[in-house]
Amino acid sequence: MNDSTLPIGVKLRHARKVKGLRLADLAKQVECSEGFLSKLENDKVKPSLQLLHRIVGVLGTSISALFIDNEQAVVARAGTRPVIQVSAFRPGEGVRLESLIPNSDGHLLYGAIHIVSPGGGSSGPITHEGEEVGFVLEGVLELKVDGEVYHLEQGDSFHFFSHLPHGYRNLGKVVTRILWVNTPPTF
Amino acid sequence: MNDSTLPIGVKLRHARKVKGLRLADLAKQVECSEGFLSKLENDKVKPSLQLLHRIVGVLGTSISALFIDNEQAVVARAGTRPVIQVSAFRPGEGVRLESLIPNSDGHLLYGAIHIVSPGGGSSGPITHEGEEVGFVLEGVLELKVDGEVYHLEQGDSFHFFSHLPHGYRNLGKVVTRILWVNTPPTF
DNA sequence: CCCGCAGGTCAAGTAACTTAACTAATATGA
DNA sequence: TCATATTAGTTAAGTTACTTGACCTGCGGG
Repeated sequence: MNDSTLPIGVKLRHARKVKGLRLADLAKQVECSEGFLSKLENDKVKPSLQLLHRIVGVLGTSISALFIDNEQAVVARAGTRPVIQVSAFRPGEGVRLESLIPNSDGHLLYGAIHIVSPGGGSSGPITHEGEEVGFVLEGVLELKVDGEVYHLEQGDSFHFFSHLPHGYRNLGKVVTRILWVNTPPTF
Repeated sequence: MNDSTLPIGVKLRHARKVKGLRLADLAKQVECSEGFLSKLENDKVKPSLQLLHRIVGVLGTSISALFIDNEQAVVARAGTRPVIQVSAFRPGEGVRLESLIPNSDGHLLYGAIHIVSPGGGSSGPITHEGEEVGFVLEGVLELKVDGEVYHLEQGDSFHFFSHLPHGYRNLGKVVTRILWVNTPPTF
């Protein structure tokens, strides 16, 4: 559909948002100025390789990941979707994300398959703007929304507003896969 | 499934966000101060009925909607979800919808499982605002988006902007089930 | 009549980003 | 060799959008 890669600023911003960092936080951690990061994320400036390396280090991504062509295909085949180790940038244990929508820039939707190993789950309850819907593809899931605990099995689905504190864990003995869609991706 | 209704501030904020308004915009339209709206959305203040009435008017909702307990079921169990015969409102043959989100009022998301019998599919290409993501739970699917034809199998996913003309058919010999989420359901 | 409170306004405060103006270090070229 | 240009940043002021606190105003009760 679209043959060009995204500007790296967009990817960097996305990576930062996923980590829940503000520009000021990131600036402090990578030891550079907030203003520079802002310009970087808006592609008004090119960083040195050294600085970029520190940034991607803190963000848990890699320089090469910033340059791969994550083109906007309509269809993503099973097995060929990019898998993200979540523990790298969200402190949940044993969760991988298989992204259905390559990048979330300019999108209203974000979709991914959460692959949760036994005992794994999201870390502390998170709350943000938006809305979520999900479907358990396989395995079992303990979902906690607004203090209430739900036990889901294969084929069950859920839906809630993201401002309710929520989190999940896999209490089963096998991997759980959840198809999870939320909006908006702009945190 | 929680017994209390959300604070009305939260609902008001949600309604405003859905309309894409800033506090300042809303304040102007309902002719009150921005600060008051902020406090209102943070439940630090109680509005008069007159003012509230103007607000919900602009937001396209109603006062009663702010008070009904619209905590919908967070979880829908496999097999217990309402199934809709699509031919009733979309002239596709042999498609049923199993709705994941009970009603679409006030939601940004709509989600359903499309159950397509062999030979069935959507009728002529449709186009509207929004964005869609889907995942083939079982069976095969011929998806046409913007003139391009894709053949999907179990586990494949797709994603596109709804303004591109799109349609689908089940060319296989068994039922196809697709988990389909789109936004926004209204507009 | 004065009290006190519900229902606001207004303007200052704040959070998070953006931008303009400047600088230091390196590179280029006459 | 020096003027100058470019690169890779910094600092602080500006902007946007929301929040907060101080104040105001009309109205019912004692």
